[in-house]
Amino acid sequence: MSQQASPAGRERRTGVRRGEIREAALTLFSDRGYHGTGMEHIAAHVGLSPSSLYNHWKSKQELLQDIMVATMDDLLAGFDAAVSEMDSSSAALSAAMQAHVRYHATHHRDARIGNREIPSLATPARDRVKGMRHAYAKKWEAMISLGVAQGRFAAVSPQLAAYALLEMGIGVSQWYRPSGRLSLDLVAKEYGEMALRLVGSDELG
Amino acid sequence: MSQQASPAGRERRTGVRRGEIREAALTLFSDRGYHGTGMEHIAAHVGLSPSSLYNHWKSKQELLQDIMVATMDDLLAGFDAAVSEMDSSSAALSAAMQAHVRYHATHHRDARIGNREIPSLATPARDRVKGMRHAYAKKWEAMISLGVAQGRFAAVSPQLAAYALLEMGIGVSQWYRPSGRLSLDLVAKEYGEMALRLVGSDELG
DNA sequence: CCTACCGATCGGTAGG
DNA sequence: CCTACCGATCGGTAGG
Repeated sequence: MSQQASPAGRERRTGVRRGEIREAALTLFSDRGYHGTGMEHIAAHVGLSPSSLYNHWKSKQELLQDIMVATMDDLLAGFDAAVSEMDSSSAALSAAMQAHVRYHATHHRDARIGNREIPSLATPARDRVKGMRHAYAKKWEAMISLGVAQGRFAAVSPQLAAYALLEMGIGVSQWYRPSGRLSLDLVAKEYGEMALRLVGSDELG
Repeated sequence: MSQQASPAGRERRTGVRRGEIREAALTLFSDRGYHGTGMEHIAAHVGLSPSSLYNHWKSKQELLQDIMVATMDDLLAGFDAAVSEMDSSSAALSAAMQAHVRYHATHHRDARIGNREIPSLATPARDRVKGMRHAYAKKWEAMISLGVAQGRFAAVSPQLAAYALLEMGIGVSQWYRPSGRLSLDLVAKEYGEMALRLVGSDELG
């Protein structure tokens, strides 16, 4: 039994280390930028020598790609989960905005990296992430277009409204902190209402 | 006469070079980030050797500070110019939004740098720029608070509305290009209307 | 997981 | 404005 548990234990420890390194990269890339962060900084953050990082991650670039792809995966999945089973355009838009804001409030490091480091990605990962961002924006645009087509929204340009809503939610990652004066519930609710007003929804809140 | 014109001519040439170097830094810092840009890149962009840059700028950091302070100066002055002589909260908000959007559409390099490179600033410049950004946000918040106090806006939280409006306008710098499908006039007008709807203004457009 | 080390590149200076 | 060069730091590898 202990012979079988040993490799599993070693693998689990390696997985933990891999996660710890990723966590440190998340904090440091967010604070100092990808090019402003050295593998030495990350190593010091987790108490390893720089060269040991390469036992867990292939390169600094791989860390960045893992972070940025996972961020877009989460946002895309979060959108689909939020709007499913919503039976009106207003309910869907409000739910999507609240999910968008909640993600950016609770993952501000991921979001900062995602929004700043696209040029730091090597190809083909850069094109992949740009494609995912485009797909995310298109989901919003289609949702708003539907509301306009149904006569529920007054928005003149679904594309500009989508850009505006996405960007204002992203901004939450720059100032929201759990220790702050405003609760996440309140911020999400308020942004949901601002979103409905921005598109001229006939159903507010 | 030529003896007097000579130093003036030399000074003017130096001023031109200084501007050319700043222009190259604007493009490169925006595209690759401050830490991702080397003095060699900037030098190659203007056809000089890296060491020659130091005849025109004290350091790479001085270039960054000049760009970021000038950006905030322009935004603060643009706000004051836009809202002066506006006789209603709605007119003021619309004018401020249009000025904000126009700046971000026409100065996308400056805006990208301004929004990404705050951690790259050395103290005390970082605190100075952060102070200017705070002052800019406070101007918006005060403007919205006034509209709420007058019963012209429905906004529940002037602070959140200000953050949301600032951020959605900043986003324009990430996609707007003069060669694109949408004219600047149309984009500015549309964002002005979205701003009025977002705060629940009783006077739209 | 470490020590030792690689070549490349960094921002900036000396000196002319 | 250039050549030549500084010490520091970079991401990553060899070898154990």
